[in-house]
Amino acid sequence: MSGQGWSWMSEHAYSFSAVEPKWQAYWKEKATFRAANPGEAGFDASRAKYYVLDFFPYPSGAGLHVGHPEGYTATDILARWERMRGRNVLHPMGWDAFGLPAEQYAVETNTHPRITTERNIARFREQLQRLGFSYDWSREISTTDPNYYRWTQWIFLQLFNHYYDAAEGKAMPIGVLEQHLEAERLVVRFNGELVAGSAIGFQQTGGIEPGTRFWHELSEEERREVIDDHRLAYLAEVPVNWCPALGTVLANEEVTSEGRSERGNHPVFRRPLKQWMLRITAYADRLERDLDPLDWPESVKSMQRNWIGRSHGAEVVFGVEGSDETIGIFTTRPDTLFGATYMVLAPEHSLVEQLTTDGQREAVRKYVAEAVKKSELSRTAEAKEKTGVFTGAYALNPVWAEGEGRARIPIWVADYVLMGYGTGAIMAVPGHDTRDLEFATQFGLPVVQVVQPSGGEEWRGFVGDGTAVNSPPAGARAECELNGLATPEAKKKITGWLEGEGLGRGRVQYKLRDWLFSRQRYWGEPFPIIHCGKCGPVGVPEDQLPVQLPDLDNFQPTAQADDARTEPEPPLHRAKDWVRTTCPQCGGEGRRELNTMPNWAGSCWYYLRFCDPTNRKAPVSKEAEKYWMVSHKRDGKPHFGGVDLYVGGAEHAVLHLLYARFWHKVLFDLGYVSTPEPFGKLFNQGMIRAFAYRDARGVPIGYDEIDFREDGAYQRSSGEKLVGAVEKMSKSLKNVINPDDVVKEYGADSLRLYEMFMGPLEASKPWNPRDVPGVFRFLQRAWRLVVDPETGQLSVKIGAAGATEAIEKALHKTIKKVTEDLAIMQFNTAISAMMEFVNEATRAEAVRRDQLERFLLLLAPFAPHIAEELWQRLRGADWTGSLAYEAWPSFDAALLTESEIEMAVQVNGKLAGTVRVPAGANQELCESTALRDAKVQAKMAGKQVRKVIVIAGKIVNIVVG
RNA sequence: GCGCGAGUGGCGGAAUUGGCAGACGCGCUGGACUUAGGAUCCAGUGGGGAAACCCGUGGGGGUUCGAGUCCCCCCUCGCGCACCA
Repeated sequence: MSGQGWSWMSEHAYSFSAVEPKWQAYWKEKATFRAANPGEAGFDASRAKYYVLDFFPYPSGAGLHVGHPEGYTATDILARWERMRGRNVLHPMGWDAFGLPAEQYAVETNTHPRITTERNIARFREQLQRLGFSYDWSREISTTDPNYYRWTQWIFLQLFNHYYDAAEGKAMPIGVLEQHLEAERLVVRFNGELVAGSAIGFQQTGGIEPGTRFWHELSEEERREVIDDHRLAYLAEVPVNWCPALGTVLANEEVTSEGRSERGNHPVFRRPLKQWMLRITAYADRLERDLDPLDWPESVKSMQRNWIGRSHGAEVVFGVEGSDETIGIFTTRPDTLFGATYMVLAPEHSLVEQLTTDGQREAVRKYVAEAVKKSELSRTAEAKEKTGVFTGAYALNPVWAEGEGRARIPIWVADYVLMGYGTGAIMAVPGHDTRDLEFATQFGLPVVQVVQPSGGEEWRGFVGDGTAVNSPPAGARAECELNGLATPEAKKKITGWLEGEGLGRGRVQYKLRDWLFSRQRYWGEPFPIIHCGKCGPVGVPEDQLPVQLPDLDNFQPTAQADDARTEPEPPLHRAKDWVRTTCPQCGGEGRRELNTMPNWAGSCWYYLRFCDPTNRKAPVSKEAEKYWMVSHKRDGKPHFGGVDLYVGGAEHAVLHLLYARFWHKVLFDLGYVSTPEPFGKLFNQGMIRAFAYRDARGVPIGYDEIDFREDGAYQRSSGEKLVGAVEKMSKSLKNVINPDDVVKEYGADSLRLYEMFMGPLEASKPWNPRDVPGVFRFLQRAWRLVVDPETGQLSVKIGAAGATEAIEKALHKTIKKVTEDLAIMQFNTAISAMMEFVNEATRAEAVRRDQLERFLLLLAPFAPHIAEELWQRLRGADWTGSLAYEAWPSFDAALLTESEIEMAVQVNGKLAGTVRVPAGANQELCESTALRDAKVQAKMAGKQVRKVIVIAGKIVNIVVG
């Protein structure tokens, strides 16, 4: 079946294949959806703005998937609707086109990724345009365009040139930090941390904390290191999954549980490598706090909170027996300090080597070597059994009085303690921590009780709040007593005591780690960084941006022997002439950074670029940013974030949205953007799934090999009955629906309508090909309402003699419903309301032209092509152009009130019948009318009325007995 | 294990602050128009029953005149996190 092929059909019937290309060409030619910027011709500053944005796609080789148009249709409907309501609408589209698939394809076929990327973009653009989305295509951007990524690099330089000032609570120029250090308002602690100079030397112990260094004591190089270590973009040695055979670093997900690469099954080594990091942890607090006012799905907010993982506790310093060393630990339960019976260091902890006694050295060395080799994934995935080894050393718990034997606890090494969280060391309280208890049980370590559960539960393994006991036990001497205190009070008391003694401090700890920002890849943004032997990493001057990605003819990573010690050589090392350059600072020899940025980089700020996509002087002009990004809620109050509505799948709930928020906050601190948040309202569309059919062996069978009969699906070749189940669409399950096919068979308007009609936008729902004709038929009926399919003239019903009041009433009801549903994004029920109207109008003998006109305006955002066509035909000589900016119809509430209403009558809570009463009927009238009803009387026959509940206009319930 | 969300006809899904469960669409049944129909139009369609009626929103309890909706317990499915001290 195809739109053109119905020979039986009248030539004047609804033909999407004629209508849709016509209007797409019209919109393009007239630039109907071009949005003017402030200062441009045609810009109307008196209109409020509406910025509605889709998660821009990665243009894959496979083309559009039916999942894409789901969100895109929703945003398009709203964009069209808001235009009709008089707002200036910013509705752009672009491409997140750097990334691995294009590069892998390049490696396999030796095609330049730029070529494949351009090809894929062209295909995507064509497919999207065929769906009639009202994007302002003049704003199209691609993250791979040097005119775009020059500003991605520019933002990176801002990160490089700023630090997070803890006192100010915001990013400040790195020069300010230098001034603070010079003036010794800040000094460097032994661990590199910066603290206020005034705090040093005033501690009750007198004297300066050992290891404290002042700016004037530092060499040139040391000073540079201190500065570099505090930039928002900095280089650090971090453990990565290094696969020498593939010549690249792998993400955790790309490593198997056996510690081998998923692709090729090569060995992967955990090793420290110098990588670019972004200091997102400095913003952890603000990223968490600012979630509250956002109009986002709670699930996404909670996932982000979870990811940031803020927890309150204390840092406590333990001594080491027979040594000057101390071990700092982080705990959320300082109230259980008396229950610490041993201590655990992460295998990577810097003190492991030093503390281990000769007798234990061999065992520890072996254990650490094993643990370090394992990937993080395999270390956490095999959580079944705890492993560890004793170092031979003992720690001293600071809460006990001097000479108290219980202060001495053994120090173990175990990989259940992670180096990446807290200090990489813990005090183990097996009495009240599940993991510690498991470990203690396994290795026969003592377990003591220090918390009494309030509900009389078993204390062993109790991790909740209770009352402190044995803290210290009777007869023992301790520096601080907690017995009898409720857990929160005990925490407070011990933390205060630790602070007073200089043995610890209250601390907020985050699970969030700094963002690993380097990739050993080709197809990404080059870093605007030059490495100089003398000056270290130096930023490329702004006027030399963009640092263009050099062309290569070989994208293959350099494969090495399976040797962990080989240095990675990203593909860019082959661009020898590009790599060698001069240091912008000293003019000496410099080498360009060989890594590229991860593909999250470009998507971190594209929403800003859409506001001003061709600006050559700045990522976005102040004016454009202020107009498009400063939002107001419906009640007029300023919105916390700029984009009015951001729609996409839930798969980016954490990373993309967190990274973009982070960049936005930095730009906010620097004064480049006006709002603290980028996206005021976020909406996640649900996943569209589809039936997948399998034969008896479980082999997936494609739709084109299936014979769909009344009683089920059968394989055509074998006649075997197949089992179907709704599953995620995937190539391997052979259940992928191609939107092109749907468009070919039913048209873009039907595809749009069907995707919106399937169910709530946020719900995951199955695609059912049999349901598509339903919405198609609706459009056909709408067509026949306007056009006589026999003659091609306007329907004879239009303007015919006959009453049209009922239609008018139905129309107002429809306007109300559609308007209200659009406001809350309930597209499915809005469509069913329009279907009801069309059904009623189809049945009517006469309908007025203005009534159909108003209906078409309602339909236009959903099915814009057919609406434009019918609008043109209906207006005839009055037609002046597209309906895209016609005013949205209004409804008269007075018309909606019925003069008489039907009310349900219940007897003992069960429906007994219905009665009709005048609209404003009072309780008495409702009651008497109900009691008089014959059916109702029959129900209550012979029984006494005990009580009558009347909700005027809704229901009467008669209680009898 | 922890967190979040969801269970309503043969199917997708509707149901204001608790107030006529099943809107709308698919499918199905019957009819009309037709050389024809996988088109269109009309009527019907939660289950049981000839009917009167009875039963029905995952299961069990509760609150209420009245519960898909509120409370408690349980089951199933989906998603996220998962040794974070």
